[in-house]
Amino acid sequence: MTSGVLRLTRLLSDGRRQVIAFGYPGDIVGFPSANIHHTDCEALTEVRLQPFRRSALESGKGDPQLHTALLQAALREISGMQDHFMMLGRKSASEKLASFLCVLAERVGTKLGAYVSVTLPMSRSDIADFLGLTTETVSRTFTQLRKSKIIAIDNIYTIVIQRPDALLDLSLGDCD
Amino acid sequence: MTSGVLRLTRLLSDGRRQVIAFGYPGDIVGFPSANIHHTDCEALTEVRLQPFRRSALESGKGDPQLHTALLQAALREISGMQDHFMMLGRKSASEKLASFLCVLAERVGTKLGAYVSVTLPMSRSDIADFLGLTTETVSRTFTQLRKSKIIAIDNIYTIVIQRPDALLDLSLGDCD
DNA sequence: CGGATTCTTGAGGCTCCTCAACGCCAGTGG
DNA sequence: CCACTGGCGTTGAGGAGCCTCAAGAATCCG
Repeated sequence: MTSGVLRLTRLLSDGRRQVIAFGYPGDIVGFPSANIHHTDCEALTEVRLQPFRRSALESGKGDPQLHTALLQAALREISGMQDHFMMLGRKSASEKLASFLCVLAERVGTKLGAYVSVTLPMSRSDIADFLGLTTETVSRTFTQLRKSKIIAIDNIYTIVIQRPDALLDLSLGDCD
Repeated sequence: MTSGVLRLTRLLSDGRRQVIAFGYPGDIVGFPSANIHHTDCEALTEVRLQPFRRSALESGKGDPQLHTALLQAALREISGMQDHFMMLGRKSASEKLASFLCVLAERVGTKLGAYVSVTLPMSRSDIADFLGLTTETVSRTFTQLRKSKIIAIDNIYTIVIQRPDALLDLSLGDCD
C-alpha cells in the first residue's frame, strides 16, 4: 500500500475480535494461504493500494524481482508478528500500550524536539483488540501514562511522547 | 525439517519467555529477517533438518520452484500465526489449551476408534509459555478437562482425546 | 441544540498469577 | 535394597490485574 492506514481483524463466532495488525504505507497485506483469507481488512483512512496478481505468487513465472520482494515482505511480517506474540502472551497492560506506542512512534512518529508526536487513526477499541485488552483498560492505561508524565494526550487521536526513553524501558519490561 | 520436534522461543530481558511455535516435520523454520534472528530454536527430540542456502532467499537467482515453495511456506506460517494471535489475545485458559490440543491432534494425532491420541514432547512450562499462561494454570486446566471427561491423561506426555467434538467446540468458544 | 457515539472513570467480581507445599519419578550413592 | 536428592507436575490458598457493568464526560454530526 502507498498511503493511508488499514486494520486487519479476525473474529470468533461469539463476536470476540482480534486485530491482527494495522497496515501502514510500505506494508504488503492480503497474503493468501491455500487461497482462503480468514482475515477481514478495513480502511481507517483513505487508502491507496498497489494491487498484485495472485498468479504472481503461486507460480514461479512472475517477475523474479517482485517475487523476491514479496518474500522479503513476508519475512519482515513474520518477524513483526513474533514481537506481537511476546506482547500478547507475556506483557502487562502498560507494557503492551507502551510497546504499541513505541512501534508507532518509530514508524510514523514526527519529532518535536525531544518529544515525539504520534497520530492514532484507530479507535480505543481497535487498540484494545490489537493488544488483547478491553477499551476500559486501554483508556485507564493511557490516563496512567499521562499522569506519570510519560505521554501527553493532545487530543484523542494525537499522543505526544514526552519521555521516549521511559516509554521504551516500560515497553521492554526493564523497569517496574 | 523432516523428523522430530523443535521449539522456537523469544526472551524478554527479565526472563519472561514466549514460545513462538513448535516445529513439526514439514515445517520450514529459521526465516531470517534483515539477516538477524531474534528467535532461539531448540530441539525437543532428535531432529532431522533439510538445510537451505540463505542466498536462495535473498536473490532471485535460486531455483524458482524452491523460491515459490518457500513463499508458500511463509504464507502458511503467517496464517497459522494469525490463529495464534486470536488465541493469545482473546481466549480463556481452557479455550487456549483446547485449541492447542486440537491443532496437535490434527497434525500429529493418532486415531484410536472415536478417540485421538496425542503425544506431547514438550514440558508443561513449554506449553504454558506457548499459550501465555503459567505451568500451574496449564496443569489445573488439564485436570479440569480430564474431570469433565473430554480428555484422559494416559501419562504425562500422552493425552487421549475422548470427545474430539467437545474439545473443538471449547477451542472455538462456541460453548461455556 | 439534541442525539448518538466514543471515551473516561468508578465499583465490584472473576480469572489467572504468585507463593508454597506435596507427590511422583529417576538417578545416585551408601 | 533403601535413603537421599533434584527436577517436574499437581494441588491449594490467597492476592493482583484485568474484566464487567454502569454511569458520567467529551466529541461528533445532523
